[in-house]
Amino acid sequence: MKTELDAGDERPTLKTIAFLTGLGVTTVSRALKNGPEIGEETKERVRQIAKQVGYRPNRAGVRLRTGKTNVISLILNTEEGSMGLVSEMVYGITEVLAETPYHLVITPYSLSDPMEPVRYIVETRSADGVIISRTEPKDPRVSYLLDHNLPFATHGRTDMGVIHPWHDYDNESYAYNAVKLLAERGRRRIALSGPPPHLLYARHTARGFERAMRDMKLDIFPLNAMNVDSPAEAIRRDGREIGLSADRPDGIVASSAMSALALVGGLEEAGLKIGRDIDIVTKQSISFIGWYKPEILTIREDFRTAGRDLAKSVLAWIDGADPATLQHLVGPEASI
Amino acid sequence: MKTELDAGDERPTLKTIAFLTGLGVTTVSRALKNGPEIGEETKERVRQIAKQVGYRPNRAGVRLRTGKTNVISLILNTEEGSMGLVSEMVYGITEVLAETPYHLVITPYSLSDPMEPVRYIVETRSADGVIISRTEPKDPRVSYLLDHNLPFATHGRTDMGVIHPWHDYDNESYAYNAVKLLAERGRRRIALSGPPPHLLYARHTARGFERAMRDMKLDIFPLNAMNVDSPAEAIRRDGREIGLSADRPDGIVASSAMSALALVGGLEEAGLKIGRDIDIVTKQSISFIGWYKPEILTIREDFRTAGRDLAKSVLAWIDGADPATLQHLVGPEASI
DNA sequence: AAACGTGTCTGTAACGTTACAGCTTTAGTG
DNA sequence: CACTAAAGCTGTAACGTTACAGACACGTTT
Repeated sequence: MKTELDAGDERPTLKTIAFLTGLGVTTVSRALKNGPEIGEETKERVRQIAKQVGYRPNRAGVRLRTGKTNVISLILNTEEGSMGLVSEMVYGITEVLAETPYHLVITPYSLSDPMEPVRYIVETRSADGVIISRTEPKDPRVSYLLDHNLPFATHGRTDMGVIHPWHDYDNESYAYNAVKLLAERGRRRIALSGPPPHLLYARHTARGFERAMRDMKLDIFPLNAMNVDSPAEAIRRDGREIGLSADRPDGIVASSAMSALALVGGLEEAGLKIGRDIDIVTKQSISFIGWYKPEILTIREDFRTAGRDLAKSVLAWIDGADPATLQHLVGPEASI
Repeated sequence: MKTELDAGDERPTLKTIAFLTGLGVTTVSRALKNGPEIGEETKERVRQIAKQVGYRPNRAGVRLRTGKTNVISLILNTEEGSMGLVSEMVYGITEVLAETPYHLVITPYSLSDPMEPVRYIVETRSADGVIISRTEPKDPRVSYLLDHNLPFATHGRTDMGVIHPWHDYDNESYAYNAVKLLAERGRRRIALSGPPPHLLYARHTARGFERAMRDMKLDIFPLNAMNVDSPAEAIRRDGREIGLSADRPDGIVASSAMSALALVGGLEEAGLKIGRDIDIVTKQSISFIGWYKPEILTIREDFRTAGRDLAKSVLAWIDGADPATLQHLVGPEASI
C-alpha cells in the first residue's frame, strides 16, 4: 500500500510536490520553471517544498516530452594521440557541464568510419550538442551537422567557408614564439618538425615559423617529410641521423611532446647534449617535461581550457547565440 | 497534415512499424523482443520492416517505462594522474559498450567530495552501472553502491570483506618481475619507489618486491618516504640526491612512468648513466619510453584491457551474473 | 448590468515504450 | 458436439513531463 506521502524510497516527482502543496501538477511544473502565469508566493512555496523533498526532474520524462536530451556528446577517435589530450579535455568539459543539467557522453569512432557517430547522434537525436576533435580542413562531419541543425563545436578550425564555433590553439603564435626562444639562445639554423601536412594547423605552424625566421633573419634548416604523426621509431631514427650528420640544425621546433621526446632520444643517442649542442622547443599540455628534462624548452598548450571553451560554445549555440561569435583562438600567452 | 506513411524526417517508432505491418503496437514491441507469444513468421516480418525503416528504440521511452537507462557511468577524479589512464580506459570501455545499447557517461568529482557522484547516480537512477577508479582500501563508495543495489566494478581491489567485481593489475607480480629483470642485469642493491602507502596496491607491490629480493638473495636499499604520488619535483630531487650519494642503489623499481621519468631526470642530472651506473624499471601504459629512452626498462600495464574488463564485469553483473566470478587479476605476462 | 480583462490555476493529451489483462481463432479432448 | 487449451494477437494504462486550451474569481470598463 503506497500513499503519496510515503516518500520512502520513491523518488519525488511533480506529482509528489503537487500532493504536498495541494496544487495541480501543471502548476508545479510551471512554478519550477518560473513561468509568468504563477503567483510569486506560490512559486516560492513550491520551490521550498521541492528543495525539501529533494526533487530532481526526471530526465527521461523531459526528454520524451520535449526532445531535449541534456546531453553533450564528445566524439573521440580511439587512435587519438596527443598525450593528455583526452583526459584534460574531458575534465575541462565536465567542469563546465557540472553547473548545468547536461551530461557528457563519450562517443568513439575508428578512423575507418568517421561519420558513424555523428550520423548515429543525428538519427537518434541522442544529444543536444556535439564536440568534435581532430577536425579536418574539409570535415564532412561539419557539413553534416550544419545540414541537420545540430549545434556543435570543433577543436581546430576548418577551411570550408562555413561558420561554426571552434576553439583553436594559436599554432602560428606558438611557432613564432618557439623560434624566438631559440633565437634568444643564439640558435641560427632552425628546423621545424611540424604537424601532418594535411591538417590545417600545419599551415598555421609553418606560417608562424617562417615569419619568425624572416623577422629574425635566421636560416631555415629543411627537414624532409618528418612530422609529428610519424611513428615514434621513425622520429627517433631521424633524430639520430640529424645528430650524426655534420650539417645539422642547432635548434628544432617540434609540434608535440611525444615527437620532441623521440627526437631528443635520437639526438642523445647520437651523442648530442640538449641545451649545449642543440635546443628543442615543444608544446606540452601536462607539464612533465619540465621536471624530467628541463633542457627541453616548452610552451604550454592547455587542453583543459580548450575543453571548457568548447563546452561553453556548444551550450551557447544551443541557447541561441550566434555561432560567429563562438570562435576562439587561444595563444600560448593566454595559458602559460 | 501528417500520415503514418509520411516517413519524411520523422523518426520511426513502434507505431510506424505497427502501421506498416498492420499489427498492433504491442505485438510489434513483443516481436522485436522475440517474445514467445508471437508467431515466428510475424516476428520475421516485423524484423524485416524494422530494419528497412531503420527503427531504433527511443531511449527516453524505454527509460521512462522500464527505468532502464542503458547508461554506464565512469566516475573520474579530475585530479587523476597516471599518464594515459583516462584515455586508454575510456577507449577500452567504449569498445565493449559499442556492441551493446549502452552509452558511456563521464561523471567527474573532485577529491573534496568523492561521494557526490555516486550519490547523484543512485538518487536520480541515472545509470544502470558504475565504474570506479582510484579505489581506496576502505572505499565508502563501494559500501554505498552495495547498499543501494547498483551494479559496479572497481579498478583496484578493496579490503573491506565484501564481494564485488574488480579488475586489478597484479602489482605483486609486476614488482617481482621488475626485480628479476634487474637481477638478470647483475643489479644487487635494489630500491623500491612504490605507490602511496595508503593504497592497497602499495602493499601488493611491496610484497612482490620483498619476495623477489628474498628469492634472489638481494639487498633491499631503503628509500625514505618517497612515493609515486609525490610531486614530480620532489622525486626529481630525490633522484639527484641518490645519484650524488656514494652509498646508493644500483637498481630501482618504480611504480609509475611519471615517477620513473622524474627519477631518471634527477639521476642523470647527478651525472649517472642509466643502464651503466644504475637500472630503472617502470610500468607503462602507452609505450613512449621505449622509443625515447630504451635504457629504461619497462613492463606493460594495459589500461585499455582494464577498461574492457571493467565494462564487461559491470554488464555481466547487471545481467545477473555472480559478482564473485567477476574479479580479475591481470598480470604483466597477460598483457605484454 | 453586461461585457471584458487579467491574474492564477487546472485538466487533458501526448511523447514512445512495455506490463498486464484480455480477446479471438484454431486445434485437441472427452 | 460442447468444452478446454494453446497460440497469437490487441487495447489500456502507466512511467514523468510539458504544451495547450480552458476555467474561475475578481476588478474594471462600457
